[in-house]
Amino acid sequence: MVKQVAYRRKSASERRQELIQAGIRCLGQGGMSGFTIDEICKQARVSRGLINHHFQGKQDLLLKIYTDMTEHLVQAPSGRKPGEILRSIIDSNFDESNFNKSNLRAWLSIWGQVPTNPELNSLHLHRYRIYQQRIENALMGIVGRRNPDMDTNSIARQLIALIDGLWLEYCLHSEGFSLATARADCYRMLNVYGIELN
Amino acid sequence: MVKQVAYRRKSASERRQELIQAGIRCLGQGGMSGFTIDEICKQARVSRGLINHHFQGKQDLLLKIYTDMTEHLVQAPSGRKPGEILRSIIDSNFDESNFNKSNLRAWLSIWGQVPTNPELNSLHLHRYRIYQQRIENALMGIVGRRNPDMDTNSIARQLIALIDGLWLEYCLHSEGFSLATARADCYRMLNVYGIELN
DNA sequence: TCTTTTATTGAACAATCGTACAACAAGAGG
DNA sequence: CCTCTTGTTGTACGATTGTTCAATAAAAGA
Repeated sequence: MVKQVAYRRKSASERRQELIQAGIRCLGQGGMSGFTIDEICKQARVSRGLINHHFQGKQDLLLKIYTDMTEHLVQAPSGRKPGEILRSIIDSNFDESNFNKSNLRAWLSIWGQVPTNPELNSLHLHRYRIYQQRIENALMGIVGRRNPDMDTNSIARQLIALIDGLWLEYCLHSEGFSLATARADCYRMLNVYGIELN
Repeated sequence: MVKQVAYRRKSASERRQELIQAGIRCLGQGGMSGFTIDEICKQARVSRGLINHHFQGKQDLLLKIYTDMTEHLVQAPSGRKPGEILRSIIDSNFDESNFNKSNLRAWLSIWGQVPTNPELNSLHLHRYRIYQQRIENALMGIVGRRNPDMDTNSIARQLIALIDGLWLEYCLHSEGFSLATARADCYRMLNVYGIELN
């Protein structure tokens, strides 16, 4: 008689990652209503009690999911020319791994929680400031001395709005969308202000 | 001894409107998690059973809320010049009654439901097509014969993305936002394509 | 005043939620 | 082979969910 193994143990970090991924999958499939202890554990092929062993609770898991998703989204481009940085930011927003329905749906669900979830809100504000700063710095690096009067803050805000708006539109009605056209829309918007991305 | 009146009766249509408004308020305050039978009835100062008397259920109420919000948003401008129509669409998106945090929050909550709620989804697709058509028609009316090669479909999509993106940004971090700058962003985007809004 | 209509109430219900916790066992170290 | 750590299970629990439905009473009509 062979010894039956009821379950396989995994290291804490590995299991935590699996739970995070399962949680993201739930958000992408069923929105915040599908983000349930039962559903997450079912996706992770794990028993109900495990989340509260590896995390402080459901809320804690959501926060960890948020940080994981942001890290996946923005891998800091280092030591390149401002134009390339700006282009890489736009491109990473519209590559297949980020710009897909499941991922956008997960983001949409999280955004819906930001206004009423204080911890998530402060986390989000922090990320947004870094994101906005990085874009604005790149913009200043491009137009720089040549056009010091340009309102880079306003342009950055507008670019972010366009990106998120395209995400939203694609998430709600994907007809006639493509990664290429979305990217092109962003490039064109910047060209209007005389910003070259070479 | 004066006869005590336990509650006041109202006409079906009046009460339904009150419940719809209460529901919108709940969405604006607590998102979809705050959209609860108990909470809605509490806001409407009404007992728990009443929603299922005036509506077919919670889902039905949500659909009625959606149609009510869209009617509030787009009152069709009739028989004017295309430029004025386009301007009025933009302006109504950024007037105080529509562009406030509670309303944007309610929209964000609804958007989060669209992908998994089939009935809501078809309702939303229908509204979107009308919305997109109206914008595209106005665009064609402006550029018309003068520039028949212009991709009005693409421009309409881009304008909608910018509007919704600005809504989203304002909802999640309202710092540095104003109705005037948001409007100006939209005007400028159209100017780029040589579209005048006089 | 009496009758009729129906808007409204509130309790009851099963289902599902997140969390707590005691019991179990996998796997490493001796 | 035994011990110890701790990853994992599964039940139990109270709270909350949406819906149903019989009972009540407000208000109009006769």
